[in-house]
Amino acid sequence: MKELLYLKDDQIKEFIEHIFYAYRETYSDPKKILKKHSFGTAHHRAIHLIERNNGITISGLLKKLKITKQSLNRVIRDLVKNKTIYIKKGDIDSRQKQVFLNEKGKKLFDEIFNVQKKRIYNALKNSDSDSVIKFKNVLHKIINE
Amino acid sequence: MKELLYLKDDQIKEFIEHIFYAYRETYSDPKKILKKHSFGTAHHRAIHLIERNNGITISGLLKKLKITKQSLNRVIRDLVKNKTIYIKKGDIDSRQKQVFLNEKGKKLFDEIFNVQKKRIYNALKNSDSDSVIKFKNVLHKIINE
DNA sequence: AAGATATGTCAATATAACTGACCAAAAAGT
DNA sequence: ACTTTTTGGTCAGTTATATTGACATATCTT
Repeated sequence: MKELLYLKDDQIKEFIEHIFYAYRETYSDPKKILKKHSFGTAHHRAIHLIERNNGITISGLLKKLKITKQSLNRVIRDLVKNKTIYIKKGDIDSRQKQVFLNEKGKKLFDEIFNVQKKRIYNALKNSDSDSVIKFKNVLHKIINE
Repeated sequence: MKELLYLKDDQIKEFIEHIFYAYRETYSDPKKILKKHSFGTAHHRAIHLIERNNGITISGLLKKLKITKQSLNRVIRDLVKNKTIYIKKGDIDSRQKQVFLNEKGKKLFDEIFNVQKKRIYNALKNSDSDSVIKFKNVLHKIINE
């Protein structure tokens, strides 16, 4: 592996460490809010994806979350019981289930998002648009191998 | 909260989602290697920090990992038993323990790191140094609230 | 009608964390 | 010297999130 001058092992190690910190901090901010509803980070991730992909199917969630259907099912059951989300039979394929936030879920999402938003916003508010774009691009490349 | 033109809610939601994916992918790469030694991600994080901070104390690890001493202790015990790390009484304060990788641990770290490095390297190899610096800075700001 | 797909469910297990209580050794403060 | 604080370890029980494996049902595709 060829070494770029500006990309030493130490730098890469730091990135690996800081990606962990960024994830941990970003997702621990809303834990108090979630606890009020007896939800955890697993529920949070599902709520986030459902908000971002209204009407997403179970298999759609499974692909994004990369967990087993048994794990997802626990979360979905909790969220339905709590009336945070509701489920509709698929329009085209009635085997499928489409998942939506209802009013309670939308409110909870907003509450969660506002706490997380603060961290991201404060990090980026003094950055120029170029930094934001470049951060976004690098993050995207890390995800897509 | 004032909206910057280039920082809409959708963009922030995407960052929150992608930070999760970046963490998940970066830390799932070495899971097969870890499993060969019956270690998990908790052990990995400890090994990573010990490599980056040779001779770090238990309380030093606790601060960085933000877990309880009971949780850390399980990990440390496993790693010592496996001869991946060793522990020395603190030079100045003999209540403290200083943690080091031994040869086996160094080899394991290298093996883990090489897998993780590929992902980060591939993400950054076609980026200019400015992108790398800006990515680093934004990541840093996210961590420091 | 047969096979594939989408989803659900039962049961057992693993991993990584938690709370709370208590203990000992060593250092620091008086 | 005595007391308090700090550092670390440990016992016990619990919770959250995930896993594997097996099996069931409804619906779509061929």
